[in-house]
Amino acid sequence: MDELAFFMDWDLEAINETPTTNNTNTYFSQLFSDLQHDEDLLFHNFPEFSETANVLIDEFQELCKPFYPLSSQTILTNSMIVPKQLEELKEIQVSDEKVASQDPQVSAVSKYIKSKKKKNKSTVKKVTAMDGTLCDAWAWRKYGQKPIKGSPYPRSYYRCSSSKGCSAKKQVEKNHLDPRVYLVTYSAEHNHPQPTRRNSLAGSSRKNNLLATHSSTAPLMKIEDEVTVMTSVQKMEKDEEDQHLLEWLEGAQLCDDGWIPKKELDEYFIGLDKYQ
DNA sequence: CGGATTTGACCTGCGC
DNA sequence: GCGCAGGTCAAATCCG
Repeated sequence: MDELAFFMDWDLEAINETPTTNNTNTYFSQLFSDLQHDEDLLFHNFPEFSETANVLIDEFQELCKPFYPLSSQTILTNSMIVPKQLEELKEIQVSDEKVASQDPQVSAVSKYIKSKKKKNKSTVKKVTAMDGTLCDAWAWRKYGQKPIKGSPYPRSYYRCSSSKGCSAKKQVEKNHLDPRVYLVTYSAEHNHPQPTRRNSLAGSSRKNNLLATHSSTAPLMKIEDEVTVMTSVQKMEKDEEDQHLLEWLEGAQLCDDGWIPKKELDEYFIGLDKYQ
Protein backbone atom coordinates (compact mmCIF):
# COMPACT_ATOMS: atom_id res chain seq x y z
CA MET A 1 0.00 0.00 0.00
CA ASP A 2 2.99 2.26 0.43
CA GLU A 3 3.21 2.81 -3.29
CA LEU A 4 -0.35 4.18 -3.20
CA ALA A 5 0.54 6.84 -0.69
CA PHE A 6 2.14 9.25 -3.09
CA PHE A 7 -0.99 9.75 -5.17
CA MET A 8 -3.40 9.49 -2.28
CA ASP A 9 -1.74 12.67 -1.12
CA TRP A 10 -1.68 14.15 -4.57
CA ASP A 11 -4.35 16.78 -4.28
CA LEU A 12 -3.83 19.14 -7.20
CA GLU A 13 -2.04 21.61 -5.02
CA ALA A 14 -1.72 23.91 -7.99
CA ILE A 15 -5.46 24.50 -8.07
CA ASN A 16 -5.87 25.36 -4.39
CA GLU A 17 -5.18 28.87 -5.45
CA THR A 18 -8.27 30.53 -6.89
CA PRO A 19 -7.65 31.32 -10.56
CA THR A 20 -7.81 34.90 -11.73
CA THR A 21 -7.25 36.55 -15.06
CA ASN A 22 -3.64 37.17 -14.14
CA ASN A 23 -2.63 33.77 -12.88
CA THR A 24 -4.80 31.30 -14.81
CA ASN A 25 -2.05 30.33 -17.23
CA THR A 26 0.50 30.09 -14.45
CA TYR A 27 -1.61 27.88 -12.31
CA PHE A 28 -2.48 25.44 -15.08
CA SER A 29 1.15 25.38 -16.12
CA GLN A 30 2.08 24.45 -12.56
CA LEU A 31 -0.59 21.78 -12.54
CA PHE A 32 0.72 20.17 -15.73
CA SER A 33 4.25 20.42 -14.44
CA ASP A 34 3.32 18.61 -11.23
CA LEU A 35 1.55 15.88 -13.16
CA GLN A 36 4.56 15.24 -15.34
CA HIS A 37 6.73 15.06 -12.27
CA ASP A 38 4.62 12.19 -10.93
CA GLU A 39 4.13 10.25 -14.14
CA ASP A 40 7.26 8.09 -14.05
CA LEU A 41 6.54 6.93 -10.53
CA LEU A 42 2.88 6.27 -11.32
CA PHE A 43 3.48 4.13 -14.37
CA HIS A 44 6.34 2.31 -12.78
CA ASN A 45 4.00 1.17 -10.01
CA PHE A 46 0.73 0.93 -11.98
CA PRO A 47 1.44 0.02 -15.63
CA GLU A 48 -1.90 -1.80 -15.79
CA PHE A 49 -3.73 1.54 -15.51
CA SER A 50 -2.20 3.00 -18.65
CA GLU A 51 -5.28 2.56 -20.88
CA THR A 52 -7.66 3.93 -18.27
CA ALA A 53 -5.31 6.83 -17.74
CA ASN A 54 -5.24 7.64 -21.44
CA VAL A 55 -9.03 8.03 -21.47
CA LEU A 56 -8.96 10.20 -18.38
CA ILE A 57 -6.19 12.33 -19.83
CA ASP A 58 -8.29 12.93 -22.94
CA GLU A 59 -11.17 14.12 -20.79
CA PHE A 60 -8.90 16.29 -18.73
CA GLN A 61 -7.40 17.93 -21.81
CA GLU A 62 -10.91 18.55 -23.14
CA LEU A 63 -11.69 20.34 -19.89
CA CYS A 64 -8.63 22.53 -20.34
CA LYS A 65 -9.45 23.53 -23.93
CA PRO A 66 -11.03 26.91 -23.01
CA PHE A 67 -7.68 27.98 -21.51
CA TYR A 68 -5.66 27.53 -24.69
CA PRO A 69 -3.22 28.75 -25.69
CA LEU A 70 -1.11 28.11 -22.61
CA SER A 71 2.47 29.02 -23.24
CA SER A 72 4.05 26.36 -21.06
CA GLN A 73 1.53 23.54 -21.29
CA THR A 74 2.85 20.14 -22.24
CA ILE A 75 1.29 16.88 -23.29
CA LEU A 76 0.58 14.36 -20.56
CA THR A 77 1.78 11.19 -22.25
CA ASN A 78 1.38 8.19 -19.98
CA SER A 79 0.38 10.39 -17.08
CA MET A 80 -2.22 9.37 -14.54
CA ILE A 81 -5.13 11.51 -13.49
CA VAL A 82 -7.17 10.06 -10.67
CA PRO A 83 -10.95 10.54 -11.22
CA LYS A 84 -11.40 12.05 -7.77
CA GLN A 85 -8.97 14.82 -8.54
CA LEU A 86 -10.60 15.37 -11.93
CA GLU A 87 -13.95 15.82 -10.21
CA GLU A 88 -12.40 18.21 -7.71
CA LEU A 89 -11.05 20.28 -10.55
CA LYS A 90 -14.48 20.43 -12.19
CA GLU A 91 -16.12 21.42 -8.90
CA ILE A 92 -13.64 24.20 -8.26
CA GLN A 93 -14.21 25.64 -11.71
CA VAL A 94 -18.00 25.39 -11.62
CA SER A 95 -18.68 26.42 -8.04
CA ASP A 96 -16.77 29.67 -8.07
CA GLU A 97 -19.46 31.71 -9.78
CA LYS A 98 -18.04 34.98 -8.57
CA VAL A 99 -14.69 34.38 -10.23
CA ALA A 100 -16.36 32.92 -13.30
CA SER A 101 -18.42 36.03 -13.85
CA GLN A 102 -15.36 38.26 -13.64
CA ASP A 103 -12.87 36.16 -15.57
CA PRO A 104 -13.77 35.40 -19.21
CA GLN A 105 -11.45 32.39 -19.28
CA VAL A 106 -12.91 30.81 -16.14
CA SER A 107 -16.38 31.67 -17.36
CA ALA A 108 -15.67 29.76 -20.56
CA VAL A 109 -14.61 26.72 -18.55
CA SER A 110 -17.71 26.92 -16.42
CA LYS A 111 -19.95 27.00 -19.47
CA TYR A 112 -18.01 24.21 -21.15
CA ILE A 113 -18.22 21.89 -18.14
CA LYS A 114 -21.92 22.55 -17.74
CA SER A 115 -22.57 21.71 -21.38
CA LYS A 116 -20.50 18.55 -21.03
CA LYS A 117 -22.50 17.47 -17.98
CA LYS A 118 -25.74 18.05 -19.84
CA LYS A 119 -24.60 16.08 -22.85
CA ASN A 120 -23.33 13.21 -20.72
CA LYS A 121 -26.68 12.66 -19.02
CA SER A 122 -27.59 9.64 -21.14
CA THR A 123 -24.11 8.16 -21.06
CA VAL A 124 -23.97 5.04 -18.99
CA LYS A 125 -20.33 4.14 -19.28
CA LYS A 126 -17.25 4.68 -21.35
CA VAL A 127 -14.72 1.96 -22.05
CA THR A 128 -11.69 1.39 -24.19
CA ALA A 129 -11.39 -1.20 -26.92
CA MET A 130 -8.08 -2.46 -25.69
CA ASP A 131 -9.35 -3.60 -22.36
CA GLY A 132 -11.29 -6.40 -24.03
CA THR A 133 -14.74 -4.82 -23.95
CA LEU A 134 -14.63 -3.89 -27.61
CA CYS A 135 -16.57 -7.00 -28.44
CA ASP A 136 -19.54 -7.44 -26.14
CA ALA A 137 -22.22 -10.07 -26.27
CA TRP A 138 -24.86 -7.78 -27.76
CA ALA A 139 -25.57 -7.64 -31.48
CA TRP A 140 -25.23 -4.13 -32.89
CA ARG A 141 -26.29 -2.62 -36.19
CA LYS A 142 -24.52 0.44 -37.49
CA TYR A 143 -26.87 3.26 -38.49
CA GLY A 144 -24.57 6.20 -39.01
CA GLN A 145 -21.12 7.68 -39.05
CA LYS A 146 -20.04 11.29 -38.64
CA PRO A 147 -16.74 13.13 -38.73
CA ILE A 148 -16.09 14.78 -35.37
CA LYS A 149 -14.57 18.22 -35.10
CA GLY A 150 -11.11 18.10 -33.61
CA SER A 151 -10.64 14.41 -34.26
CA PRO A 152 -9.21 12.84 -37.41
CA TYR A 153 -11.40 9.80 -36.83
CA PRO A 154 -15.15 9.58 -37.45
CA ARG A 155 -17.65 8.52 -34.79
CA SER A 156 -19.81 5.50 -35.58
CA TYR A 157 -23.33 5.05 -34.28
CA TYR A 158 -24.76 1.63 -33.44
CA ARG A 159 -28.07 0.47 -32.09
CA CYS A 160 -28.96 -2.91 -30.63
CA SER A 161 -30.19 -5.37 -33.23
CA SER A 162 -30.75 -8.24 -30.80
CA SER A 163 -34.34 -7.20 -30.19
CA LYS A 164 -36.67 -5.05 -32.30
CA GLY A 165 -37.95 -2.77 -29.55
CA CYS A 166 -34.58 -2.31 -27.85
CA SER A 167 -33.44 1.31 -27.66
CA ALA A 168 -29.88 0.60 -26.51
CA LYS A 169 -27.24 2.46 -28.50
CA LYS A 170 -23.56 2.97 -28.50
CA GLN A 171 -21.07 5.31 -30.12
CA VAL A 172 -17.59 4.23 -31.10
CA GLU A 173 -14.68 6.45 -31.99
CA LYS A 174 -10.94 6.15 -32.10
CA ASN A 175 -8.93 8.00 -29.51
CA HIS A 176 -7.22 10.75 -31.49
CA LEU A 177 -4.13 10.48 -29.28
CA ASP A 178 -3.85 6.71 -29.54
CA PRO A 179 -5.65 5.24 -32.59
CA ARG A 180 -5.30 1.76 -31.15
CA VAL A 181 -7.76 2.73 -28.43
CA TYR A 182 -11.49 2.97 -29.14
CA LEU A 183 -13.77 5.04 -26.95
CA VAL A 184 -17.13 3.32 -26.62
CA THR A 185 -20.04 5.24 -25.13
CA TYR A 186 -23.18 3.33 -24.23
CA SER A 187 -26.58 4.98 -23.88
CA ALA A 188 -30.03 3.68 -22.93
CA GLU A 189 -30.66 0.24 -21.49
CA HIS A 190 -31.37 -3.05 -23.23
CA ASN A 191 -34.93 -4.18 -22.66
CA HIS A 192 -34.16 -7.86 -23.20
CA PRO A 193 -31.77 -10.49 -21.81
CA GLN A 194 -28.22 -10.57 -23.07
CA PRO A 195 -27.74 -13.03 -25.93
CA THR A 196 -24.85 -15.47 -26.00
CA ARG A 197 -21.75 -14.35 -27.88
CA ARG A 198 -22.24 -17.11 -30.46
CA ASN A 199 -25.75 -15.87 -31.20
CA SER A 200 -24.79 -12.24 -31.36
CA LEU A 201 -22.04 -12.89 -33.86
CA ALA A 202 -24.25 -15.15 -35.91
CA GLY A 203 -26.53 -12.17 -36.41
CA SER A 204 -23.97 -10.56 -38.66
CA SER A 205 -23.77 -11.96 -42.14
CA ARG A 206 -20.68 -9.83 -42.73
CA LYS A 207 -18.73 -10.82 -39.68
CA ASN A 208 -16.08 -12.73 -41.58
CA ASN A 209 -15.48 -9.89 -43.96
CA LEU A 210 -15.24 -7.40 -41.13
CA LEU A 211 -12.79 -9.50 -39.24
CA ALA A 212 -10.67 -10.02 -42.33
CA THR A 213 -10.50 -6.38 -43.32
CA HIS A 214 -10.03 -5.14 -39.74
CA SER A 215 -12.50 -2.44 -40.66
CA SER A 216 -12.05 0.78 -38.75
CA THR A 217 -15.70 1.62 -39.22
CA ALA A 218 -16.98 -1.54 -37.56
CA PRO A 219 -14.63 -2.25 -34.69
CA LEU A 220 -17.36 -3.69 -32.56
CA MET A 221 -17.52 -6.79 -34.66
CA LYS A 222 -13.96 -7.79 -33.87
CA ILE A 223 -13.35 -10.59 -31.42
CA GLU A 224 -11.10 -10.08 -28.42
CA ASP A 225 -8.19 -12.12 -29.73
CA GLU A 226 -8.12 -10.10 -32.91
CA VAL A 227 -7.51 -6.97 -30.87
CA THR A 228 -4.91 -8.27 -28.47
CA VAL A 229 -2.85 -10.80 -30.45
CA MET A 230 0.02 -9.32 -32.44
CA THR A 231 2.75 -10.93 -34.52
CA SER A 232 6.34 -9.97 -33.83
CA VAL A 233 6.47 -7.99 -37.09
CA GLN A 234 3.30 -6.12 -36.17
CA LYS A 235 4.76 -5.41 -32.74
CA MET A 236 7.91 -3.92 -34.26
CA GLU A 237 5.81 -1.75 -36.57
CA LYS A 238 3.65 -0.65 -33.65
CA ASP A 239 6.69 0.23 -31.53
CA GLU A 240 8.09 2.25 -34.42
CA GLU A 241 4.74 4.05 -34.80
CA ASP A 242 4.69 4.79 -31.08
CA GLN A 243 8.20 6.22 -31.24
CA HIS A 244 7.29 8.51 -34.14
CA LEU A 245 4.13 9.61 -32.34
CA LEU A 246 6.02 10.41 -29.15
CA GLU A 247 8.67 12.36 -31.05
CA TRP A 248 5.98 14.36 -32.79
CA LEU A 249 3.98 14.93 -29.61
CA GLU A 250 6.88 16.03 -27.45
CA GLY A 251 6.33 19.68 -26.63
CA ALA A 252 3.19 19.92 -28.77
CA GLN A 253 0.09 21.80 -27.60
CA LEU A 254 -3.60 21.25 -28.09
CA CYS A 255 -5.72 24.02 -29.62
CA ASP A 256 -9.21 24.13 -31.11
CA ASP A 257 -7.92 22.76 -34.42
CA GLY A 258 -5.96 19.88 -32.87
CA TRP A 259 -2.35 19.32 -31.83
CA ILE A 260 0.29 21.79 -32.95
CA PRO A 261 3.90 20.51 -33.24
CA LYS A 262 6.50 22.17 -31.01
CA LYS A 263 8.37 23.56 -34.02
CA GLU A 264 5.33 25.55 -35.17
CA LEU A 265 4.68 26.75 -31.62
CA ASP A 266 8.24 27.98 -31.25
CA GLU A 267 7.90 29.98 -34.46
CA TYR A 268 4.59 31.39 -33.20
CA PHE A 269 5.99 32.51 -29.85
CA ILE A 270 9.13 33.93 -31.43
CA GLY A 271 6.80 35.99 -33.61
CA LEU A 272 4.86 37.12 -30.53
CA ASP A 273 8.03 38.18 -28.72
CA LYS A 274 8.91 40.49 -31.58
CA TYR A 275 5.76 42.50 -30.92
CA GLN A 276 6.30 42.80 -27.18
C1' DC B 1 -32.59 -12.61 -51.40
C1' DG B 2 -32.11 -11.03 -46.80
C1' DG B 3 -29.59 -8.55 -43.72
C1' DA B 4 -25.79 -5.49 -42.89
C1' DT B 5 -23.00 -1.26 -44.09
C1' DT B 6 -22.29 3.13 -46.42
C1' DT B 7 -23.18 7.78 -46.99
C1' DG B 8 -25.56 12.02 -48.21
C1' DA B 9 -29.55 14.40 -46.56
C1' DC B 10 -32.19 15.89 -42.97
C1' DC B 11 -33.31 17.19 -38.12
C1' DT B 12 -32.27 19.33 -33.73
C1' DG B 13 -30.01 21.93 -30.19
C1' DC B 14 -27.00 25.51 -29.07
C1' DG B 15 -24.24 29.73 -29.28
C1' DC B 16 -23.64 34.13 -31.28
C1' DG C 1 -32.22 34.31 -37.55
C1' DC C 2 -28.13 32.05 -38.90
C1' DG C 3 -24.45 28.83 -38.85
C1' DC C 4 -22.32 24.94 -36.86
C1' DA C 5 -21.89 20.36 -34.93
C1' DG C 6 -23.78 16.13 -33.58
C1' DG C 7 -27.33 12.60 -34.12
C1' DT C 8 -30.55 10.03 -37.09
C1' DC C 9 -32.83 8.52 -41.34
C1' DA C 10 -33.18 5.99 -45.43
C1' DA C 11 -31.94 4.80 -50.18
C1' DA C 12 -28.22 2.63 -52.37
C1' DT C 13 -24.96 -0.77 -52.17
C1' DC C 14 -22.55 -4.81 -50.64
C1' DC C 15 -21.95 -9.64 -49.43
C1' DG C 16 -22.74 -14.50 -48.03
